Amino acid sequence: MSSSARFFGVTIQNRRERERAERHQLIIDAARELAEAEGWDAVTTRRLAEKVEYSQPVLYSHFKGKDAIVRAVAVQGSGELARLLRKARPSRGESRLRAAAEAYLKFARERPALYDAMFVQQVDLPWGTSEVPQELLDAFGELVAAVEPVHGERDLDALTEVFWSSLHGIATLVQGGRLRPELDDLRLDLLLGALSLTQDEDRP
Amino acid sequence: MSSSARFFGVTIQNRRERERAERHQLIIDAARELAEAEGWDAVTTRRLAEKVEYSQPVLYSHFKGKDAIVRAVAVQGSGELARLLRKARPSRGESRLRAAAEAYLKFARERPALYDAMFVQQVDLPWGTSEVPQELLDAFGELVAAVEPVHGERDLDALTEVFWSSLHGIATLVQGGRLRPELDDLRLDLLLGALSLTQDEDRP
DNA sequence: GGAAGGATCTAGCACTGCTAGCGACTAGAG
DNA sequence: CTCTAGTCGCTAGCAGTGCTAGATCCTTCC
Repeated sequence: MSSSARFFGVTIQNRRERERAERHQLIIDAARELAEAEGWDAVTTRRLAEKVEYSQPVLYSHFKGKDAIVRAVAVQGSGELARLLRKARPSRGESRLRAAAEAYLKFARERPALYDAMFVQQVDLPWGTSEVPQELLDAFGELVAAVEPVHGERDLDALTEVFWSSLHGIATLVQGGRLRPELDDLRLDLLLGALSLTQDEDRP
Repeated sequence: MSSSARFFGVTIQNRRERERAERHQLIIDAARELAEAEGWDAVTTRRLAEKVEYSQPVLYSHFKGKDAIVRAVAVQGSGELARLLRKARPSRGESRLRAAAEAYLKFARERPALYDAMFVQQVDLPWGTSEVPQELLDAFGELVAAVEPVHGERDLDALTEVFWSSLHGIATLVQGGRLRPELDDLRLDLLLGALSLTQDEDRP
């Protein structure tokens, strides 16, 4: 009976934890949806609490603060970006670099709020020193793989950082309406051409 | 005498307007200083009012709202960037493209708050359709001039946008601690090499 | 059934951007 | 020199923000 009590106790505790985990995810999803629908300015703790049908303090039993919620959305978004990049296989005649670039820019264009949380907002994800979320490493790894075929004698990591920076710059400046939309295609052509065709330095 | 009254009237009015203009500039300077010292989060209307030694409503007699103040700072910052780019002449053996890139990144690194107001914050400067501030046009013009010597057969405007996007991406990702500092030099070398050496497409 | 414990909510704090309305000071007319 | 207009800046306040202390209810166990 004590074992039975313990058994039920454990299983009830499991249910509790499961429900907690579900609510945790519910909050993240609600924040993402709200941000995608109305922008991050509309994501206030009150509106978020209302959307998940709990009071605000419940949010703080799951996350340390609003920043932590945004960070959780960002991590999840990174996973999605990594997934999109992984399945972005080049169609025939297209380079892998181009396929990756187009997938990246498409993501930034179609999910601006998500992209914002990941790379623009000052929500410092651990990134450098501490524990970098695996999702982010995956996403960067996909970019490395896309650059690898064209890097030639050039440093792969550095060139990937250049590639990523250029894509990020284009994504954010386009988002801010700072670049001419009619140059979108040409701009990408020039970038890809510049990055891929340069490794013939050791010519006589 | 009526002419004398009018004369004094005008000159007093002039003094008033001059003092108003000075206070206008005082507010902009205070906002910039506060942002550079403690970041834009620290720039609240109350702290700003305290710094200029007026009450908050005075700010609103000069600017439509806080956004307008940030915008004014951004415009002034653009003028400064344009000035820096203009006088960034290449030392011997250095390309003009490199000189511009280094000046741009130096500005972003040393004046992060100013750079933020100009290109990161969502403070939508008119930019596309409406009246773009001359300062911004000047800054972009300097970039065009730096790209011009290397554009070859490629579209100058589009290539300049690529150049700018890459610099902007590097600037913001470095600022966020997302890129490896030890690759700083190599990264810039790769970018400049990629952008300048590619115009030998018409080879046999 | 009653006590212990945890989960959730109400109410509130200190702050934000922004504004209505009062009060003082200035400028001009008689 | 006095009195009136009008401008100018201030005090005080509103609605909203992120976040939290304390009360309250509800479950769980003996």
